[in-house]
Amino acid sequence: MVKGPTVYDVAELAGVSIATVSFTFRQPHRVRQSTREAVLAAAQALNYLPSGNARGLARGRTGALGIYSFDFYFLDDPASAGGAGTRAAAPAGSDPNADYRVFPLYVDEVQRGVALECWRRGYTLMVGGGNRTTGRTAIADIAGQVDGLAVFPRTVPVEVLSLISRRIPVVELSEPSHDDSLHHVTVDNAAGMHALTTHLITAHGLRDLQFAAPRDPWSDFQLRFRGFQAALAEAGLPVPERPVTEGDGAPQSAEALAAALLAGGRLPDGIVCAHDEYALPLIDALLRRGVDVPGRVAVTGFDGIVAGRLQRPQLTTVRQPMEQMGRTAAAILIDGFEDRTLPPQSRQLPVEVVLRESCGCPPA
Amino acid sequence: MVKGPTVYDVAELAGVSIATVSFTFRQPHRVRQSTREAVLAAAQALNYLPSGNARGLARGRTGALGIYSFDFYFLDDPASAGGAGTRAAAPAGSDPNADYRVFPLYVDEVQRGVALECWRRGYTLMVGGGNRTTGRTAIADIAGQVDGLAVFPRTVPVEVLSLISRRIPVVELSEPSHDDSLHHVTVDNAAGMHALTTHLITAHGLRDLQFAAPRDPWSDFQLRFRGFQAALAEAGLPVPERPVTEGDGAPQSAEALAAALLAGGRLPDGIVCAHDEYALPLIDALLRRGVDVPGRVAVTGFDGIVAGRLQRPQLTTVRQPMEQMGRTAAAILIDGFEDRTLPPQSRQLPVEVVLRESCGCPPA
DNA sequence: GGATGTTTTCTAAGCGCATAGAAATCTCCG
DNA sequence: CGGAGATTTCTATGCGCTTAGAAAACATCC
Repeated sequence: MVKGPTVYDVAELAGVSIATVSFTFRQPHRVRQSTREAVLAAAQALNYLPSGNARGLARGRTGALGIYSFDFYFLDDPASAGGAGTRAAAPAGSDPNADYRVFPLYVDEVQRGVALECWRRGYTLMVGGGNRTTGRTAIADIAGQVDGLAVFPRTVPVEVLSLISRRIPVVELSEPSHDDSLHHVTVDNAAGMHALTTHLITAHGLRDLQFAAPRDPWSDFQLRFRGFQAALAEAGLPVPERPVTEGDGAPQSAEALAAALLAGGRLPDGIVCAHDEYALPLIDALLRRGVDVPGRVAVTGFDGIVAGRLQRPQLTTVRQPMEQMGRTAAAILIDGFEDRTLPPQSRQLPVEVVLRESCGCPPA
Repeated sequence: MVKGPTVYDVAELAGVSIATVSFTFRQPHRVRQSTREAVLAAAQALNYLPSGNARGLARGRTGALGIYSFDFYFLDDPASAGGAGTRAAAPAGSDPNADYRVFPLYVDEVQRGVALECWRRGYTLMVGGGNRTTGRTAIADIAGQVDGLAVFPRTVPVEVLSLISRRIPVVELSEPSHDDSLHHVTVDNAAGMHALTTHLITAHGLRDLQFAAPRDPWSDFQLRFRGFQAALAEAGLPVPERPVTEGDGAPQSAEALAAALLAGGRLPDGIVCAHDEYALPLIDALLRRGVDVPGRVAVTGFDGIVAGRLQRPQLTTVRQPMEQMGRTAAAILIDGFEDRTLPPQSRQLPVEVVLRESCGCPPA
């Protein structure tokens, strides 16, 4: 566990040069059978393990892709940090689905897609994320060790990304192309939300709809809002000028929104949420206040995360092809790395409306 | 995207030596403010991005942990491979929960724990898995690039692991210690299965129980079987000598098992499965044949994967603290790397019986 | 001003492997 | 047996960065 043997050691023991040792592993056909065996025997005897870093440095490639995620600070639970302790049992009466509210989320499923494609093509995947605690932005560390990088939007400043993209291909996940040097994989946010909204209007006869979203003007959310507006306009219904928000619009603020809507006596027929992570706690909050969902008010989401199926009522949503997005991203990166002349790709994938209970449809 | 600038370029532009450039990034306090700014400006101007490989090589550490998973061959779906295509819509009438049968599974949740702990401690995570298609065993590639390695049992020959463990700490997940040089993180398989079996006997009055497991004598499964046997023995009930199996015991063979049990007219009161992944398709198979679960026969699992909650009836199981296992593994690796004198750790975590519908308990 | 102590910067030597291109060895035939 | 050609092995260098230890620059004080 200290400092392993190197090619030099193996070469010496086998009585050959280091080049021959290297060839034995990289281009076996160029080495005579007998010497190959000798080298392998020596390697075996010494417990030789090649250094990936040295190889990567010498060859100019690493065989790994990277993915950079959000800062998980909101998931950090010092109590369950690795080490001796065991996580304390959940407090009695706590939501038994609580676990699934934090995993797997949207990013996890996309990441899985990337992992699968990496696996198919013989690459490994390096995972990292922002960390406001340690203060380190691992992005550069990762970028320096991979042949391609997938990033979720708004996790890394654009300048940094375009800097990195001069060295290795970079694909941005779920953000429309900014006409820059990055690759993009997106979904049809507007069309999906349009279809969902139209369903609420035509199938359930809802007239008074509101769109709930974080204040944060994430462009994906904006596009969804546009789709929402368009559907209302087409149906000749009044079109809200902006989403309703309370607090910062983070999932935790769904509670505040529910309270505000009830207090203001302006509860609509339906609340179309910018994403599932907001819809789920909102439903909780409404139910807790005695508001029937979907009886009194329908609530819908966007993304199609697992927790939406565990919710009661089950969440009506628009499902993104998350795994496929990840696979596509990885494929673009690998192709882009292997053929440096490829221009920036921008691929948009279709979404699918998933009708479940929370809009008034029958259970699945 | 071709070949980026190096420390040499930055040094030249800033009018200093490469050492100063390096210091500017690694030990800023050792560089005069003015020169530091000059270097940073030069780096900025050149779009300098440090090479992780070179750094890893020079420093003898990479700041990354690795995790090696199973071969995902059974998940490979050429149709959805990255690239132009989009996955075809699921065939009509297919199980709407099918997606959740493959993700997230046990390994995914453990891996997430590792990722979280890595994130906490400022490490990145490198993910890889066997791949019988490309034939490459990526294990050595990964091992050469990380400071510590977590592996799932039976994914890598023990010799290889102990070889690797001479260089970097290695922790084996969910396998009892073999008294070797590896670290281990396990759970109390026997106790968990014992508790579950006892529940079936005392709470539901079941007398005729069978244990269904893959033929593959994975030691975790064996320990669970022992717990099962012990519980029966203590209750004075007949103790099966071996698990029942049909085919190879893979999840797909649950169908065959159901058929065989029915054909043989030897359907027990309860079928205790070695893990959830087997219990779920078994329940499907039984229901499809008109057997009431849990009315006619109770079925239980082990692991506590997400799909068990989506199953109808919901699956009674023994939940492993998967995230915690991952965090613990990562913590061991990091500690072990930072202090090479630490002896092999072996940590066992408790499990929890989760009573749901498939054993006859009321829904959650 | 010069001696002494501190900072700051530089020189030089790796880290472990890959791979051109040269050198050595082997094969095959006339 | 000699030599052309093919095969195998070696020499030499570079990949980009870190970091001792030396050198230089600066600060302080008598």
